Amino acid sequence: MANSEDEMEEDDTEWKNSLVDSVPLIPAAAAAASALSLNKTSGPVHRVILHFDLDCFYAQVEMIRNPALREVPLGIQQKYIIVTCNYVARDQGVTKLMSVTDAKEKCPQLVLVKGEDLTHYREMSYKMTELLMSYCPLVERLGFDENFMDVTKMVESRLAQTPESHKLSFKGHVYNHSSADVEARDHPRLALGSHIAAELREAVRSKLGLTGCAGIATNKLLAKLVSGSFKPNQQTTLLPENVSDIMGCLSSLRKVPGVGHQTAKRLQALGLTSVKDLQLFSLNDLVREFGAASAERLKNLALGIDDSPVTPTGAPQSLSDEDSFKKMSSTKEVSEKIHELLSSLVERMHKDGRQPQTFRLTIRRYSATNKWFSRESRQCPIPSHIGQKITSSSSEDAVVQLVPLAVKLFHKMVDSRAAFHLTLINVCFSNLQTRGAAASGKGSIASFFAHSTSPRKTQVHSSQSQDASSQSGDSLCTDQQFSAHSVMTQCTSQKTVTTKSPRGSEAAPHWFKRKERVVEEPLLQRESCSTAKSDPEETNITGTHRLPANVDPDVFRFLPEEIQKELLSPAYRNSLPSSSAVVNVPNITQKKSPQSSTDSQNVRDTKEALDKLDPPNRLTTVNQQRPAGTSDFQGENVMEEQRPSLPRSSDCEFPGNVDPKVFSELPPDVQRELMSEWKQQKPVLKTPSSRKPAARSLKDRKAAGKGSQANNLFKYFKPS
DNA sequence: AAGCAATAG
DNA sequence: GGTTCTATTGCTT
Repeated sequence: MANSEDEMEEDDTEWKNSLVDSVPLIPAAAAAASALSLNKTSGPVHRVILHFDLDCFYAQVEMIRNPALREVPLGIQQKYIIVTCNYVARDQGVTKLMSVTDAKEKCPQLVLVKGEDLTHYREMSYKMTELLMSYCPLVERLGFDENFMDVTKMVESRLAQTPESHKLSFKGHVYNHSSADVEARDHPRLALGSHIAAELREAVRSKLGLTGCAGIATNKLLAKLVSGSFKPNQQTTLLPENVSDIMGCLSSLRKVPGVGHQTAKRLQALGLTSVKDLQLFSLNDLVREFGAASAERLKNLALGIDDSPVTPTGAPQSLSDEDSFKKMSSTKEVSEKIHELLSSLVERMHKDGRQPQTFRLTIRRYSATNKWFSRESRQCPIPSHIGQKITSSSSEDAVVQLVPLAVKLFHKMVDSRAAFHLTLINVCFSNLQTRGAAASGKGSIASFFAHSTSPRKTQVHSSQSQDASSQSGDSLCTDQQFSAHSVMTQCTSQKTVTTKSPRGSEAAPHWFKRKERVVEEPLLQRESCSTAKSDPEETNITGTHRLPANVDPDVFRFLPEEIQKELLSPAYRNSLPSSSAVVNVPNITQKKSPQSSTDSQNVRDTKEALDKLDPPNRLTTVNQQRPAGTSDFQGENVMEEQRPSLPRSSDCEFPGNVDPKVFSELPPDVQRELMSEWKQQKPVLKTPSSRKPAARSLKDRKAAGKGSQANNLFKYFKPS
């Protein structure tokens, strides 16, 4: 797109003027429309949205860690609950969220792996997101195992390249069709979307060893709903003419994503139970109950209309750790537990690299009257001298200082002179700032880098096209309302640096190291995104040593050895293939092999332990174990074969306009800070705390990525 | 900015 | 339903 400037505001007016009547005069919508939907001849066009949903995610991760588990019924246990299980176990009647006791009854041979520690799941989850992002930056996470992706641009670009009379087809299932009978020519974009989905699923399988489902549709709601049509490990596409079918098939309003328990109850109070009920219900009455915004959203959802954009998630905005238990009633226990939780949280925070500005303690208390009283929390700012310790070196120091802080918060909620009964404690860091932010406040570090630069960075906003479909009078089958949200995003291959970040705390380092040079699937390319190829540096990189994703090797060379080391350390490399980051040397604490003949004993042990529950379960059924020789996916192996060299699609690179020499002369401290900052650049913003008060519509705030107030150091590196 | 409710996996 | 262990967003103060 032509607009590659930092200031988008002015441009908006122009966009507006160029719009057709049927498109709402929302700047973002305008951008969206002109970005891709203005097919001079055919007018606006639908978005193509993918939804990915990994099959029994935790179980898959454990099976990768220990392939022997693939053949046995496997359940992932958190406390006394089976949170998920593999398909072998499902065949025997085990279901999600079944109690361990029930599960064992159904399936006595069930092998259990403790899953309270989410570390491995979280890591794999981010690898998945990163991998998707390497093809197209518009990826939004939903929990650990689901991702939305807006592939409209990719589709448009493929469409432009496909010869007039090319034989189109759908990959996978097509909802309510026999697939063969569908005329792909009628829905070329969705058809192409189904091919992209298939390719991405294959990439995920080959590179990460994970299988899952995908849904292909014109908005997030529909993509999510349709993705579960054929399970596991299959995909299905929803055509616009079948929208009312899929909505109508939902067994209750509760099944509509976005309608939770409370909303369902309120709807039921209005006499609404089915999706159809809501579709036909008076909007005015709905507004009376829910207010205009929610009412409209609800009604639209019932109709299969969802104009919400795929908002790139970026790095998490908070990190928390929690533990639940049957009973805790002494201050001593509480403070010990807080210490324990903080130790691991601080560790995670340290790896993240950002500095938390606020701390929150939350508890859940047991009460006779209320059975489970919901959570209560207290939060406070984190004195910066403590925050620094987290980021810098001394984790234990930080913990020691944070514990009293947490205990103080605890006493704000609980009068320890009286009896109390807690069932959960959670510790949370939020308001995460990049270190660059702090520095920028202080003094101008910026001047060190005033290094004029070639136009290394380009910014393109590929607005997300909202459902620019509309018209087609059938309200049930098409998304007709929309308001677009322009998201700044670049989909340009080369050194693309997004200089805006809403506030300092955007993407984290290892969470997203985009540019994981993805081995280009021949087909699945940044085709859509790429313009310029042949990045000399790419070849360099491979030869060099594997560097963290967005570290430019040229710059890397100039760094002090100490910093280089840090960058190569597992914390930074995280998801990168590396020899040092020997991803799991499995912590073998294993008692015996899962399928050994003593299994039944193990099972009995488990039962006994669960009966008591409170004492830490000793029986640990199986603790992950991966025989040293067993290599499967994951880590090196998988990644090793990865991306020799190729275009980086959405990569936020190490700033190209930083002079490496200047950089190398900075104090190590400052270098670190900058590296941390750079590692954290996010492709698009999500503008969290930087919301403009009121005025803007809900949705606009989200995506409208004018991160003009970015307080990260990037702004100091703009080409002059 | 704080605290909580709702939603989600 | 909640149970687990997270995480996000929006409402209210």
